[in-house]
Amino acid sequence: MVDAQTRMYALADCNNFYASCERIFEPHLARKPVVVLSNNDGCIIARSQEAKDIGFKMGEPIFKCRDLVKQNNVIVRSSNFSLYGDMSRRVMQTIRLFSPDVEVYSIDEAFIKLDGLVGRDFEQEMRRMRAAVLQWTGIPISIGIGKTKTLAKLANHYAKKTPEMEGVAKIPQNPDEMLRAVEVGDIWGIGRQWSKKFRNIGVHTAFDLVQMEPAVIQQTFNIVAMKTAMELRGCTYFRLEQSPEQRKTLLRSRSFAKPVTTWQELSEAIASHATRAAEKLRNEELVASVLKVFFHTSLFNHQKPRHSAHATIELIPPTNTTHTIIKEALHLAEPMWKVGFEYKRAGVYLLELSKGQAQTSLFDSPERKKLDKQMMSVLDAVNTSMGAGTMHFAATGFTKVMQMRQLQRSPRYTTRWDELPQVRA
DNA sequence: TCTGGGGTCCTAGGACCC
DNA sequence: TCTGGGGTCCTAGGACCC
Repeated sequence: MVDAQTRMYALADCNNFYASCERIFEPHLARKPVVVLSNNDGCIIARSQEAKDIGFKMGEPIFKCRDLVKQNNVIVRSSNFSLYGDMSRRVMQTIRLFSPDVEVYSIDEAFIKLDGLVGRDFEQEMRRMRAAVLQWTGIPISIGIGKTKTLAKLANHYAKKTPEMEGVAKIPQNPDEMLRAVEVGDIWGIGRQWSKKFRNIGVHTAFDLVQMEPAVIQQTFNIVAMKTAMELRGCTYFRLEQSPEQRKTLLRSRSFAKPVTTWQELSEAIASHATRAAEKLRNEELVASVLKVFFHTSLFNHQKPRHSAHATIELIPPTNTTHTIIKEALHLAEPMWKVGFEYKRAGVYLLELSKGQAQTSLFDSPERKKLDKQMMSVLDAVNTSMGAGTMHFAATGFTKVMQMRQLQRSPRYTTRWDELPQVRA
């Protein structure tokens, strides 16, 4: 039995994950600056260490750094989530060989409870795990070890910043020195706004935060900030979540590659998002009770006329049927659409999700429901076996409005037979 | 010219009720 | 002039995460 005194968490985090994935099948990218772009090749969402050192910032629009790219021969890639998702799965599989208690926290991070390793040298075990992940997947990772998730995160940050740690750091018996080395804004749970506020009241490092009275933190910020500070003191507030809670909302949206000015294009985009959202619902065996539709013009261009529209409707009975959601979404959107605007983004948001069977309403005939269900099964089966979008509703259209601009995507090496890496003799 | 796409939780304040 | 008080529910907005 492991008591609270001896409990330990590790956080394993892939280094520059997307950039590292790009390098696996293209070793010549090693030691070169690499940046990966968001959908539509809009802004930078990942950078290799070399690109960070040059000064590329997270979230920066790529058109603003064309000069920097040219001057430094930076490799620019569109995002390739098929590849990243598959590499992530391989990394997580490897991690699970070292401990059964793993919470996959994001595509490139996992918390690990080290209960099973009590009595052994945690650091040594984690170094073994790190070596295995690197050897079997090609992805370099960093690992932090501490009594709470927040401390494990902090140790991980320290390991990344401090090359002498060689990728693994553990919170020492007396953590003061390490806490002083981490800025308040680099603590997990303390973002831009709060770190500004903390600095204004003289709190600059994790060490300073630990000195603060918890009640004062809660009063000045909120209960989450207080819990974060308590976790830094070694008190557990955030537990390992191995079986994720059922999701509460589901959003499908995207920016347009080119501005949209016609109802035809806008309606096709909304129908496509509705389709993707409904598929995801069925995939997770959920139904939605509330549907929200939105679209708006550019948030950045203040010269052109601006318009932001959104509307919500209750779905009675709750549903995950594609054509019902398309119909309701278009019904909501059409009266809001206005001629003369250049729309940049649209989306479909589903809320109040619940498990399983939709309730039957008074006006809902059982035959109709059965038919819908059968139709969705056929649709999903066809699209699963023959490729997404093989069979779709006419409302989603045949124009190219939903096509992403992805000029520099690498091949999907591990998930498409026709894109397998080739070895030439 | 060109600025991602998802999620969660908390709080304040208004509506409404008795 | 003075204009109750307390409770719940809901929503929008703001903070955070990746």
